[in-house]
Amino acid sequence: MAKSTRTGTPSGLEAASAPDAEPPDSALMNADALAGLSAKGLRTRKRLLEGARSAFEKKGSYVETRISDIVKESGVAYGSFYTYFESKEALFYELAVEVVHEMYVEGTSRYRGDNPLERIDASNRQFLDSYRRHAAMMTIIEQAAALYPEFRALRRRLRQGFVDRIAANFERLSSARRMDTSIDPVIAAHALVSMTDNFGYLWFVLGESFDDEKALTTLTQLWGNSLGLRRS
Amino acid sequence: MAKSTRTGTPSGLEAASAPDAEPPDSALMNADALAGLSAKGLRTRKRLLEGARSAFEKKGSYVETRISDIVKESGVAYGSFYTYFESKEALFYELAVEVVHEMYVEGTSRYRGDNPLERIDASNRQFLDSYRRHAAMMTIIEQAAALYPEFRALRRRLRQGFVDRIAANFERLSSARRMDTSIDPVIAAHALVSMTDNFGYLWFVLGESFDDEKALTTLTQLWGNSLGLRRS
Amino acid sequence: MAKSTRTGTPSGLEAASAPDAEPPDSALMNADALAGLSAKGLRTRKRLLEGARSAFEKKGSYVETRISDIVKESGVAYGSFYTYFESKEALFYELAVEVVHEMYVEGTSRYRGDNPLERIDASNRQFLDSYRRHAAMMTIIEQAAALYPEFRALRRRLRQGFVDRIAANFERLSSARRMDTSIDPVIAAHALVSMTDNFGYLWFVLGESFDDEKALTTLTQLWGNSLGLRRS
Amino acid sequence: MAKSTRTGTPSGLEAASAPDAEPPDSALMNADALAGLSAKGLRTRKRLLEGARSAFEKKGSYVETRISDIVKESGVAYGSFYTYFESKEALFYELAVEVVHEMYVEGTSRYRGDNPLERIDASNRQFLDSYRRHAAMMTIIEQAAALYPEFRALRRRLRQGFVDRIAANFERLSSARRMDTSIDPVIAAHALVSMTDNFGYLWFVLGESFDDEKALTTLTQLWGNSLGLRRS
DNA sequence: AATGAATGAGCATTCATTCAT
DNA sequence: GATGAATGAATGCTCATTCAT
Repeated sequence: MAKSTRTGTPSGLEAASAPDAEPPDSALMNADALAGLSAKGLRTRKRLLEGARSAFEKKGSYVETRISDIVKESGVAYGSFYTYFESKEALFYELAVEVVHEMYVEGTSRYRGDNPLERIDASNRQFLDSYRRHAAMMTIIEQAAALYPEFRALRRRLRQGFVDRIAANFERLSSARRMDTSIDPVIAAHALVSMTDNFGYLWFVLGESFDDEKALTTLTQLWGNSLGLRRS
Repeated sequence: MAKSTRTGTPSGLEAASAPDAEPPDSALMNADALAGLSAKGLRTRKRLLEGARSAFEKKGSYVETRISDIVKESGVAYGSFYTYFESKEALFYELAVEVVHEMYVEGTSRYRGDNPLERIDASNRQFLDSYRRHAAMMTIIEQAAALYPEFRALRRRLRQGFVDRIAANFERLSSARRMDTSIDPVIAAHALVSMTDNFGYLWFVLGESFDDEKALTTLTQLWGNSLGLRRS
Repeated sequence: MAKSTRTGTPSGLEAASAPDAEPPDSALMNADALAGLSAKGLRTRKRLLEGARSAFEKKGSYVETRISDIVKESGVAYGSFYTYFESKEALFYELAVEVVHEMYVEGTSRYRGDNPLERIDASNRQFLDSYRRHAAMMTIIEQAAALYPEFRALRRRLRQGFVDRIAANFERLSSARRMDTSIDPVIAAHALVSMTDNFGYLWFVLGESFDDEKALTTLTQLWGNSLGLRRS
Repeated sequence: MAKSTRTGTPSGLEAASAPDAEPPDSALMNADALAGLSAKGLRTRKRLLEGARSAFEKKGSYVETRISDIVKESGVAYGSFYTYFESKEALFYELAVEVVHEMYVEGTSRYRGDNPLERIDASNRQFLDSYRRHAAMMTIIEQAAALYPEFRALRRRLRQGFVDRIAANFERLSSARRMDTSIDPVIAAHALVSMTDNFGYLWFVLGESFDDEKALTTLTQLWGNSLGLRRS
């Protein structure tokens, strides 16, 4: 289903589990790249990342955004691009990791109660709200993912973050007989992540229009019902 | 989530409803293009379509498949491509419509009983089986959809075919009090189509591995539970 | 000035001289090509010539008129073109010779009196009238002439027809002391042919607008004055 | 005859009138294009213009001169062409304007006396001498003009520069009764410009051979006679 | 003779990447 | 480090000409 799930991902039930147990990727990855840069260099690098983001969003397309668009938007010289990044792909990867990390963090429920349905509702709201706000970049990320294996991997990694967290919760619920025990927690986590993620893609990237409240309520219902959640 | 849902789409419950009520697009669309072609011309055109399909699948990428790859694979001259198609896009559109139509037809349950859960199970099996068989082309279609509006539209159209059919069934079940009446049939149809479609994408395009039987069983459970299906 | 003079050509004073003393080129040239053609073949060939003429005039450009335009306009098959002509150039050459011959003939004064000024006036009128009627083809002929040496040669040959005729008349007038004897008849013939020819080009191809009568009158005055014509 | 007049143009009598009253086009036109170019950029741009000129002259044809010929001749990379020019047409337009401007300037009589015939003689000499020197480029310009409307416009504009100047002089002479007052000054200017311009085309582009002195003398005679110039 | 499909050389243009200043 | 000009490989598309039927 959806390029969306593919990349960022859905909702929660992360519960008490360490909220960011597996901070997929994170901004750390470029620690090397940053080492040894002067203050000026760091600033230029940042301008490029910001300029690129805005260039990508303006064009709305990974392939159609040229290096020239990026440097123009950043206000730096053409050649400077290659001082900081190996290629458009390298820069975009960094950008994508950042977005995807934000989405992961924002998609982590801050709900602290014990009602699984409320937790699901909170998670879905947070995830879809995050999706809405990142729709422009998600469009591009989906494009890159469709195009290049490394972005496909990034997307799966991120998705896996959600799936793991959710599967862990499902297992807990299942052990505690608070949900239908005949359901495979891992597969269910995958399937429900697919649902929410792709629904976000449909809604915010493809532009299908839904009533906010009704959509959220329905998703929560579907999650809850499908798991056969029990009060206690 | 997934580019997949975007294009082809998911499962059924099409029930008694005319199985191909809305044959989205269909292969007819190129009736014009075919008119007035000699037998020889038709053959060459077909060779190009077949050669293109195999070229796309070999390269595994829409953009990276060049016209030169297509004609080489087809065994025709470069110029012949343009005798039959205006552009790579035009040819691929035809190919995509074909695949997408097959998936729609194959995703239409042939189940004729009255048990909704059995119907869902049959539909999902058929759809995912179809997805598996068309995985190579779906990969390319998703790519094209991520990149170009017209393919995005094609994908949405097709997805809509499934959604409409399923939503109609949900409405029927709801009226008959055979499912949870508090669920919005249209949104639920979208969400569950997202689930199955994106799950197929994850499974057959991204290559996540699942146990066949367990995956299908789980999906059926999730659909059934989520709707609160009642025996009668 | 003018592409026009370059091709067809100007006015007269051809006087008593054989009106078509040097039928430059003439349609004879393709006698060979015509030999051995069946009646049907002749008809197809003719359709091609006529279709080509109309295709060229429609497009208004030698280069932009494709073989495909010609055969479409002629209602014959693509391949038939090459049954009758070696190339677009070959066909157009024949067409150009035809037009140029018509212009030569039409530019030959039918005036039979003894008044040189009246003869000049008649010639210029006839030539420019002919130019006006053939403007569309002349535009194309000029293009071809600018492009290819053989058309340049054709044009010069035709022009030479006029020049020779006119120079002969100038020599006669000069010997008879009926014009300024200090003027070189050949150079003057060239120069005045240039004037009328290029004026026609300016008027009918470039589209400069002139009052008909005033333009003709002025040209006649200029010719007459420039030669220093004397009544008798 | 006359693609020539069409573009650059002929002779004079510009007399006391501001010699460059209407510097048609002028080299200024590309001020914009030049703005913001580094010294290095300017050099490369110039190399391209010069290389193009020599490439055009070598090939002797606008259409048959390829971008690749131009860059080879210029000693720059293929891609550099597009750094400075949008297309072959754009570059050539600049070149053509330059040539045409030079011809206009060089065709402006530097004669300062009061004898109209001497002025005409000086003008024609200068114009034809200029034509001879620019013959190679004029050949190409005529070709471009025959083929493309924008070059046709350029040519007419330039021609108009001469016509206007000459017509103004004719009007002055006419008012002063120093020429045949029954002659329309504007039409006569057009016609005589046609004569000289097309004669230049015939002579230097088509390659008709004339005795220098005799040709010039004859043209001057024809101009003078045709206008019925009077001593004072 | 007629037909129209097949052929492929030819060319303009783009754009990521390199490199001299 | 910054700059932006230089580079040239890569590729889509056109269209005159050939050829099998």
